[in-house]
Amino acid sequence: MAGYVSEAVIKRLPAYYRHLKELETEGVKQISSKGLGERMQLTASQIRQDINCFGGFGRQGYGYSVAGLREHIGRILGVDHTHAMIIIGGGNIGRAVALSDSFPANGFQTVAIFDNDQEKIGTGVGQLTIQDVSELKQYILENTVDIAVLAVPVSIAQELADELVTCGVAGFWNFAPIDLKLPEGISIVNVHLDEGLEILSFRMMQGLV
Amino acid sequence: MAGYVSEAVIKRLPAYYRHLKELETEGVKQISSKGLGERMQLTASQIRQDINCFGGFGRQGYGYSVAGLREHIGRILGVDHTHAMIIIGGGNIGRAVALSDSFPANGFQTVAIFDNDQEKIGTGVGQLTIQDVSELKQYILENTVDIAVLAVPVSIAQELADELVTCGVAGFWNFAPIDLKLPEGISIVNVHLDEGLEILSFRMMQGLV
DNA sequence: TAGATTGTTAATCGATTAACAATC
DNA sequence: TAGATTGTTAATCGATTAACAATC
Repeated sequence: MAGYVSEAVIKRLPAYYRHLKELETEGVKQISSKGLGERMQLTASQIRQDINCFGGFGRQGYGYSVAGLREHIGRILGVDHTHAMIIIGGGNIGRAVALSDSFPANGFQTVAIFDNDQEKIGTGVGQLTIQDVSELKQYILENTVDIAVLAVPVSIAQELADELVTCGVAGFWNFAPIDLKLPEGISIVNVHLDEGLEILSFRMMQGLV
Repeated sequence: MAGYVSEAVIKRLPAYYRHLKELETEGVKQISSKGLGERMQLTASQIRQDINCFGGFGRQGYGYSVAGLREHIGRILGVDHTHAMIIIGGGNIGRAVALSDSFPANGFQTVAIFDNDQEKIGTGVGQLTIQDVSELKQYILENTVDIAVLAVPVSIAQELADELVTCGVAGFWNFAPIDLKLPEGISIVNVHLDEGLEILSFRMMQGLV
């Protein structure tokens, strides 16, 4: 149904999904592109264009079914099923991801966490126990792993990612400040928290001028 | 020196800064827009356009001084001075931010952390002790606070941000999955980790089609 | 000088917005 | 039916890329 979808549209999809979920819990059954646009600070035109990348789901003179559209976008995003995540790195970030309950609430379930630090291996993180990274390959062979969360130092991120790719991992959520080079067909989302702070700093400077 | 700078350019600035730092540690003294473009996967033309938003810093026939350009972009980003951050929320995210050493390494220093949970108040997070959120206003009056890190539930994020704005906080790093409405002149960067995971899920689905 | 590379203007490309016939 | 609102095409806007004179 969906042909080429631009990056700009993709980046807006999660916001659509979130607002539709909110509307649903507010008990709103139907919404027009105009109404949704006012809520999301987008033009009605843009909303219709975006939604129509995936086929017509509205009704003329009526608008969109909130529940129907939410479910539809959920399927497009792939959040209608669960994803098994393994975390590499038992530091602050790795632990925070493992302990958060907002990711499992959205279907992203952490199933294992690894580190190479003997001090950390064997210690508990929520329901999980940190495993030795030497057991990583074996684990992937024996279990379903959809996404690898890279919460490791820059120095080893690329090598580790390459190794995980050879083991068949096709999705990476990367917290290391590096642009990973991965083969065609491998999906990656970079978090780059540091860059967000720098952009914030820049905006604050601009405000002062 | 800088007039209007587009969002597209702003979002690339931290990557420029990072690559220039890397080049500097590699001992590279000079680089052309072509060379930097190959490294960053951008066109030479785009790099020259971007840099020239802030005034000419290159030399014809030579290129750019790595150290000079890094310093220049650092000043533009405002990372040539330190920023005092307070964290609201002593949960997983708040603690991870407080404990990370990569933020202070870039000049973003956490100076206090607050929570409203009596269980958490008084407990230590690295060098800091979690304070009662009721002391928040007083703290801001008596100390310099550049950035507030919102690591709180969605339900209280907007109200809290409004309050912080009245106390004079002008920069927000928001981890709550909500589009905060803040007055003109207040800078905000949203992290929205959940959305990143959803985009990753989407990309992985696309790959399978 | 000749070669390299910038800064900047022009051309292209893509994304957003506007307009409107179709229709619920 | 009349009003509302979609899906879609056309117009506009902005960002990226190409081209090239200036010059180190």
